[in-house]
Amino acid sequence: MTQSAPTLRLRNSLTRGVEDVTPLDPTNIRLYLCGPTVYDRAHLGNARNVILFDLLFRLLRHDHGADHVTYVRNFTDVDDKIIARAAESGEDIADLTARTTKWFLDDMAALGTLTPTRMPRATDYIAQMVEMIEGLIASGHAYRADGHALFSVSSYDGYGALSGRSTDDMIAGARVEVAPYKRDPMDFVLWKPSDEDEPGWETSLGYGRPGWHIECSAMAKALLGPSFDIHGGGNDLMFPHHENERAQSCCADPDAGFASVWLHNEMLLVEGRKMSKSLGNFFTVRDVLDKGVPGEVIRFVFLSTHYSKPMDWTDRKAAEAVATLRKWRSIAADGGAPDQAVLDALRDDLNAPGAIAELHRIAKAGDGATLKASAALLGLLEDDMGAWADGGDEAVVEAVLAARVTARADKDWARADALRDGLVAAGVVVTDGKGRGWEAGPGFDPAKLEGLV
RNA sequence: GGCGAGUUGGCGGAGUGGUUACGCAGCGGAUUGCAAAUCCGUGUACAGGAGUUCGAUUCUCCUACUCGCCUCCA
Repeated sequence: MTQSAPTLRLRNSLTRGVEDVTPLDPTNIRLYLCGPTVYDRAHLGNARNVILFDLLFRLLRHDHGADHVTYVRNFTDVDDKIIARAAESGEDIADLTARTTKWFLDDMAALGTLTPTRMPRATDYIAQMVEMIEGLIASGHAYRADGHALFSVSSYDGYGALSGRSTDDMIAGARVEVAPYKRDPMDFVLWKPSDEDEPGWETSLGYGRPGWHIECSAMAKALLGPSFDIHGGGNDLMFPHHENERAQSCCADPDAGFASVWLHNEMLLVEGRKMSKSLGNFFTVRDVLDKGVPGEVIRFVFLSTHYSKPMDWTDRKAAEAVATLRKWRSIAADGGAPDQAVLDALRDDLNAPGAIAELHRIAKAGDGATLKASAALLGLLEDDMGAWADGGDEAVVEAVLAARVTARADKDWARADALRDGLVAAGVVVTDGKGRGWEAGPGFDPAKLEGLV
């Protein structure tokens, strides 16, 4: 569709540098994002790479055409954490994963993320996993021991290249799981036996279930092929998850190379610490939404820090985002085209903060059409995301405004000032001469206007 | 201990070998009945040290500090 699509540059974890991305197939650019293990609500940090990949997806669709990008984001619905959670609550595993999958989709939709092209569930790809494991065993990259199938790390010279560590270093750390059946302490599980009361599949490998990592290798291969363009996730997945995925896939298809670019985002912080379940300092996306922070505001805050840097979530940032988005929404108009500088910023390693700076420039110039079309690349100012910015209860506000106009015309300054103070107290920002003449500001509460007129 | 990322003005946060980031807040002005909103103007900040260079916040090295991974984690 495009004669010469613009060049995208990305930071590739594999080479540790920002480089031009050359699509393997310009008519079908393929992305894979490690999706959630479904056993609970997604916490706010989980949203960061979803929003990052949504931005990437939007940009690629713009530059190459919507039909020329395939974006896969999986659900891992078989995992020991799921088994443990179900055992705690007594809930059926299928019900648990279905419920939390729905939660994830709802929460990510609230953040204005596009639906990926494909959203495979791991349990639908057991056969592909088994096939891959059998192949690895046949080629000597994996072995069976004590009912398990294990990947042999020493069989792959490239092991450690992604995360930048040698197996010697890792063993020196002495934090690897030791198991008597492992030939090498670093070897990891591809398949493990299940008890009667654990989920399992009867396969050529015996009754059991997959280990972590193999599901992504199998689903990526099934849906994108043995090689594809961009693979990503949080940088805490780089080791061991992505290192192991890469080892499996590269050994299963030695000539393919798996992912060309590895895109990792930095962590979300809370009070300077990584937000994580093990630290117990996390709150969910739903918590924030329920607190009254619109999804669009969350998205704006996330995009205002480059993905390669840690980001602190603060109420102050959210408040600033609210003000900016309200202002932008008041001037946004249809019929524009994306601004070149915004596109340039995004193509340069997804520099969303730089793009936002350009949006400020466009807004200041009063070009509402260009603003809206450009913001759409970042998933901002979309029509279906803006309900939060509507004032609501307009009649009450309009009545007070009208009364104030009358009072001012009568030069009844005392009454005019009283009405003005009432508006301010109710969080109404009077914008004489602009738009409808007022906006909902911080703490907007029309109930406080009762009795003023 | 190993590996990696980072340290920019009051706050947030880009970027660059020599010229303005940008936003918020602040300050000055215009406007206003007084305000608000709006508009105009305003801030030489780049952790410390050494080096390369005509010139470094921007490249190299060292130091300090912060954070992450090495164990489930996005």
